[in-house]
Amino acid sequence: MIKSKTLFIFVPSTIATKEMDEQEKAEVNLSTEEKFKEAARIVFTKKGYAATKTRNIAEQAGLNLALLNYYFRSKEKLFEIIMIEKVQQLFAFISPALNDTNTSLEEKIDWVAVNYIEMLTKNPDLPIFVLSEIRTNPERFAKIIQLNTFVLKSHFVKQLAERKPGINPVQLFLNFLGMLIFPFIAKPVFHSTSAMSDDMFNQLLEDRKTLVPKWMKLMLE
Amino acid sequence: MIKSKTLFIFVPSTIATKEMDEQEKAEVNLSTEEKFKEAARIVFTKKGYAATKTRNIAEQAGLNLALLNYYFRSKEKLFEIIMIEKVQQLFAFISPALNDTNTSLEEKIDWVAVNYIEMLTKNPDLPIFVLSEIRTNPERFAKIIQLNTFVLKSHFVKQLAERKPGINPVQLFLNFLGMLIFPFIAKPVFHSTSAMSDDMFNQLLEDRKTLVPKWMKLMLE
DNA sequence: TGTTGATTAAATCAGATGATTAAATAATTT
DNA sequence: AAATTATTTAATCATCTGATTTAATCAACA
Repeated sequence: MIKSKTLFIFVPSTIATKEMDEQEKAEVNLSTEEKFKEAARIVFTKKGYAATKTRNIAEQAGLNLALLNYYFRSKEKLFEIIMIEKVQQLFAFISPALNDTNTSLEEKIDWVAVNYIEMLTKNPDLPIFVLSEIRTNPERFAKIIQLNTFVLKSHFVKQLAERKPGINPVQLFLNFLGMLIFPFIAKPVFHSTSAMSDDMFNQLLEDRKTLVPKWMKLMLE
Repeated sequence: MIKSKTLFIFVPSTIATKEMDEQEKAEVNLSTEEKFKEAARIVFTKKGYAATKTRNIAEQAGLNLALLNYYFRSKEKLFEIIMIEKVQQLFAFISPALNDTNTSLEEKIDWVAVNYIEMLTKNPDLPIFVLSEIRTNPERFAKIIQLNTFVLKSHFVKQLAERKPGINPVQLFLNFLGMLIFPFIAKPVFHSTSAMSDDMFNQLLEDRKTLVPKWMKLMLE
């Protein structure tokens, strides 16, 4: 009954699924590993690493706690899998666009504003989750985030430097990211006070898709 | 030996301190309660509520765990004391300036930019700590943050609405706060990759004291 | 059909953690 | 001096939590 520990790592990721009613929920079709990961995404993102209990994840997955360790060996390992995904999602998402040498500064700004806001609208907890986990445990992420050097040296930043030689391009880059990301970080504040409804907030974001590019272009004049 | 539980609440906050060498560290002069609170500020802010152990706080305070519960009854209660302080610090700090009916929009912007950046430079973990604790546990803070309604209905926001009638003033308010706060939230990302030195970051912030007002005024034209 | 792997349920473990208590001592107050 | 309060040390509790194990069941499948 006892298996070599390394075996855990090679548990197959997919299970042959029988034909099923289209009616049945998509989740049912997920492999067990994927069910755990999906549950982990939800719980980790909502509560953060320290406040998340492995039992929470098992419940959320509708599966058994023993099986979680059978697949992932530890809470820590499962977390790292999710965290790498999330860091990628937050930073790598815009990286190709920012490094496209065939688009102008303005085109990059337009595209990123619209698409980043849309992505974040679907994943509103993503920024604060990633950023607060990095703060809590900066050492762990030194490895994961070489991306940033990449983003900071992107074609986009070079274009900013050319356009406004008198100003540190990182300043403008921070403004751009900040105007896109900050609303999602501040959201819980307004929301917890019911000072702003969901509808109002979504309208705000929708407007931002065109407003942020306008403001950025003002700063480039 | 057993005391009524309510007694804990009324433990005196100050202890008569004898004359001491000026040489002696300031901390030595602090009352025990204040030592615990100072330790709690440090540890909670750095690691967040869930990852903080009461033993960490006692160590940091150089005092013993039993005494922590003697003074504060529970981790939860101590946390709430610190959290209220921090929320105040983050939001109430700028509230008087934003509600001053004798200053122009531009004057408010200039003052807040400089002073908020200076305050945050001294408390760089403050924004992400407060915002991520609110996200983790929004219910708890519904009571604490009536401030926001206050800030959202500030004189500053009214002035924004007058100046740019075509645009939701919350948009501009978000930009303002975002440009001031976001660098502190993004800091760990750049920093953990050593993509940016402390000196570079501080210079960036120093420049921002004058740059942010310039950008804000562009958006108001 | 029998074998194998996937999954569950349940119990258990060890260590962490928030909290409490008791007894002794130091410091302050009255 | 006596009484009260503050603080320490140390032990102890109950619970939580990540992890492991065992035995039984279920599904696939050859």
